[in-house]
Amino acid sequence: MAPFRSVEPGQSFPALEEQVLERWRARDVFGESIRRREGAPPFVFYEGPPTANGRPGSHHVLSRVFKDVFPRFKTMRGHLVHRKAGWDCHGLPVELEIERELGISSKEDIERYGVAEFNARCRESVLAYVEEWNRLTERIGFWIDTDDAYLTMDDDYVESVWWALKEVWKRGLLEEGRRVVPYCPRCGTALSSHEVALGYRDVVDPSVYVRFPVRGEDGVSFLGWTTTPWTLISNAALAVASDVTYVRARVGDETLVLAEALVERVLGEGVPIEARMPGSELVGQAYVPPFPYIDDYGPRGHTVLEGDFVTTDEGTGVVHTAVAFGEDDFRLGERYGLTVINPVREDGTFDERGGPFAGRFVKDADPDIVEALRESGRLLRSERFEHAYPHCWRCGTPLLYYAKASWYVRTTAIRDELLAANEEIAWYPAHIKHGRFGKWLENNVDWALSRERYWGTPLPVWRCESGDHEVCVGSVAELSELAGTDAVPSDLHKPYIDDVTFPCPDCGDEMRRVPEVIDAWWDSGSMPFAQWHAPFEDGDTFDERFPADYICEALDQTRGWFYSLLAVSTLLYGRSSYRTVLCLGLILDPEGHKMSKSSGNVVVPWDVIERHGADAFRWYYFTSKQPWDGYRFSLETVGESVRQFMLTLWNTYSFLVLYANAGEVTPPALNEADSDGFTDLDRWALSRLQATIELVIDRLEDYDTTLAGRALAAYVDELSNWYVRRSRRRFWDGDPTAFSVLRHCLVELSKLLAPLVPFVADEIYENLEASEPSVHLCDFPAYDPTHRDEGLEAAMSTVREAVELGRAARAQAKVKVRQPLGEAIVVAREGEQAAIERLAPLVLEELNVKRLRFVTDADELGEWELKPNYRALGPRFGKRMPQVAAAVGALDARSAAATLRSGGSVGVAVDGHEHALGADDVQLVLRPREGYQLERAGGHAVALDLELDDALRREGLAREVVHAVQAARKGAGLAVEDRVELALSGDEELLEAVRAHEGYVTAETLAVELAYAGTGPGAVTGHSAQIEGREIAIGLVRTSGHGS
RNA sequence: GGGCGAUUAGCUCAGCCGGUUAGAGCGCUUCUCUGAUAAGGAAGAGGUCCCUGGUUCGAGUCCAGGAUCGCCCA
Repeated sequence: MAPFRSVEPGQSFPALEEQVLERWRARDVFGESIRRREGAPPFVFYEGPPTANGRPGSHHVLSRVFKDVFPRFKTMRGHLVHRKAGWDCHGLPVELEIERELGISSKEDIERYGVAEFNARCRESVLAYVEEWNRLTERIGFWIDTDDAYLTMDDDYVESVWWALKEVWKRGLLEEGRRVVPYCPRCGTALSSHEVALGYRDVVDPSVYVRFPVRGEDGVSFLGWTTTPWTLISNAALAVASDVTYVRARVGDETLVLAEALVERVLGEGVPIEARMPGSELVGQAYVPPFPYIDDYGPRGHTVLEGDFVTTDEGTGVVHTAVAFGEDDFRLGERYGLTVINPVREDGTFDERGGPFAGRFVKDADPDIVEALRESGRLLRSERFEHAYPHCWRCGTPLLYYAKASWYVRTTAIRDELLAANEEIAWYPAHIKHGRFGKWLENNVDWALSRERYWGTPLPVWRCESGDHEVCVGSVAELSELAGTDAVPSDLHKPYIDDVTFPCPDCGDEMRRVPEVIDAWWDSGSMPFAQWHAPFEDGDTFDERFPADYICEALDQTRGWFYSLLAVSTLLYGRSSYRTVLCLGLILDPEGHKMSKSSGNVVVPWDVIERHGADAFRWYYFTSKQPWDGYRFSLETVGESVRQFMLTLWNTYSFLVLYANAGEVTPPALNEADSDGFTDLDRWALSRLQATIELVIDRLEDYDTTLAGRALAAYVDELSNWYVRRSRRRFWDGDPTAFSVLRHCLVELSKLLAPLVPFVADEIYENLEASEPSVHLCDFPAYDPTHRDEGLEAAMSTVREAVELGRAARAQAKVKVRQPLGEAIVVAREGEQAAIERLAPLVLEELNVKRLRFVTDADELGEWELKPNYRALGPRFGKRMPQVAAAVGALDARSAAATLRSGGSVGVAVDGHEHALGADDVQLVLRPREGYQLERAGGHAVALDLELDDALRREGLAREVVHAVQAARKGAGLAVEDRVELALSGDEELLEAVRAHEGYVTAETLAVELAYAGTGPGAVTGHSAQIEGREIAIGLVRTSGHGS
């Protein structure tokens, strides 16, 4: 009976993976992998929730496979790794999708449509693609519990978020404030700074230089500059820097006041300067604003003020200030008591205070405003200015900066704690910690928390009508207490929650909830506790699983989830909620551009999976490069990883199964195998396995799949192209030890590979071992130094080098490997010679030579040259290196080489002092003599004796015949184990060669009979071949019996 | 304008603490091996290691300045 299920050499990996998935389902392998670790030390993973209102793309596959690989590894290493899925449900993107579906585009439309119905549609849509996400998640082998996913829109989740907000509120860190915020006039809501960060685009705006005539001084104007002409309607003051030097510059018949440093850039060269003065002297002067529509800014309105933000980097050094539309402007206004007047409506159009521009969208009004300035003579110059300007990250509308009332979490109050918490986080790559993320934390601004929208966690703040009292509600129970149990709706979202009112405990007036919902980033940042509905239930679970040992998302989450997680947990617990974070790069197309739907360059993950399979997809992401550098990605690049790695692995495995089945060899477990029967090659394969285990564990513990994967690929290559290649004879002969070793190596390899390529690893394990229901229930291999033999590894490496040189020499001489040669002459040091002698049979077979002859003195092949070993001598001699190099070059190479080879040292004179150099201080390089067929690498060389006698020639011909017969067997479609009757006829010299090596020929070709009679009757096939111009005819008949 | 990262063969990427002759894979040309392989092997073509300075006996590697690309911030 065949010991193993037979293996298809041309197996389709995608099809195989489907079968493996089926097996995992049937055996509930994922569930079992967790159950088996009950009570084991936990390794905590947090899932950053995606939003499932769109189809998953290749970049999602990237983060999901990296989320998968380390939990799998840690599970096999003995940890309990719970993996709870989650979905981010709230937020503007969801609302926008519904607006699109409904064909509406404003808040009024939504109100008209009905908030209850609108939110109901959001609730549905947010899970519209969950099914596809789950299907993809399973298909790529991302093990995560999707059945028990947390949803940020669940009432339990919302309640936990409320609890967190109340904690913050109790500390006085949640408050309403009026600040200038980035505001999207289309979406009708303010954006947080991390949302703003998502939407910068290069745009061309007008750049205008405007005269602000000084009151009471004809012909003299302050020269201001702005790229937002529409804010000139609201000009309230000018700001200057008190310590900057300003000038009165004469231009034509007028005088302009601006910073001296900018005169040349703005007005050109050679402009006459009438006077110089510090900015402080300008403060207090009154001027005429560009437009007359608004003039009640208070006593300091339309005068020059001192502003610490004024620089001479750009513009004129005289800064136009519109109190409502810029952060600096607003602060200046607060300082000098300017009235805040905002003539722009929430939809971005001027109200009636905008004069002739009333009703127009501010950005659209820019050209006409510039024109009006030109007509009134206020415009000095108008240019176009290209710069990055923030746009709404979802709808693309240019953002406006408004002074607005908005709710803030005062994260600036805990900046130092944030920085301290960051110190405890291990970042991959490391530079993010003090670079991108650390700098972001240092420049922390308060978190603009509220959104004047509909679909989100309602901000749980109730206020009485006077606005004098407010209460933040931290739980459903608290709300019931305040408003009565019946009053609490079954759905905590708008609009229902807004119906909940209660009398103010302080003044008795009715309290109503403020209208806002909160930033969805706060939701996701709350997942460490909210996913368990902590602290209301499952507080123990939370305690056990906080903080996370590992999280992983793409780089764009630096200011997203990475920040919101850190901020929320630092506010609540004073520490980070994650210990290690892996930060992935972006997916680019082959040209290095970001993949996006609009560019049409996206690679759909399903295409990759159908063509190459999930393992190949994973392998590509894990090993092709450091994952944070970004990927230049295409279907083809994944295909390469299949060819190079997956196929080599599969072929090695299929080789084992093929010959084990053919020979009906059931390989004994390694520890039951006869270890005395191990060959050096066996010991080498086992030693290299241990080396690989050691390295892979080290790398994966350091979150490095790249080097772990590359080490595994190197081992697979060694196993296939050296161990198996050099051991084929033993497999054909059914040597159980060889089978045992190879099986052991493949089984251990399957465990090492399991976290990375879980499908193929499981398939190999299932067929070769199967003592567990899945490889994923095994322990990760432990490093076992008793199977390590580093001396043997070094020797083998020397041997492989010698073989390479010999092969190169053959190729140079154009002598086929099939033709045996008498002798290979090897130049080697003593240690190398010992290594090669120990493993001589490998070299003899691989090079197809009869003998090895070693020469240490290379005289007959070439001559030695001595070169200094800079690495060794550099630190010793420093500046004197050139002299040392010269002295080494001047040595008599031959005698020095002999001395060094025998362990002695040679002396060189430098600066009149004698210095002894040992063997490690110089390199011996062989310079080949003309006319020898010699390949060398450093001090190593192999030459071949090309002389052929009749015996060698006959043997070469016999091998040619075998080769021809094998081709004929293959051509006839025979299985490798089929026995044949063989008939040969043709050229007499060929037949002579066969007769001389009859045993060899019949053994190689599995011929039970050999006749020299041509193609007899009943021959399965008749082939003929040409060997060195001679004809041979080959007849084959498959015999019944063995192998059928 | 500031921060972070990148720049090495036609393509995708290695290159540790600085060591003198910069590598691999893919692709290309030629040859070869095969009783597992879609594979393997050999040779060849293909490089101003982005540029300019500096430090050093010695720089792809370290430092400074610049260029280009990407991301982020303003």
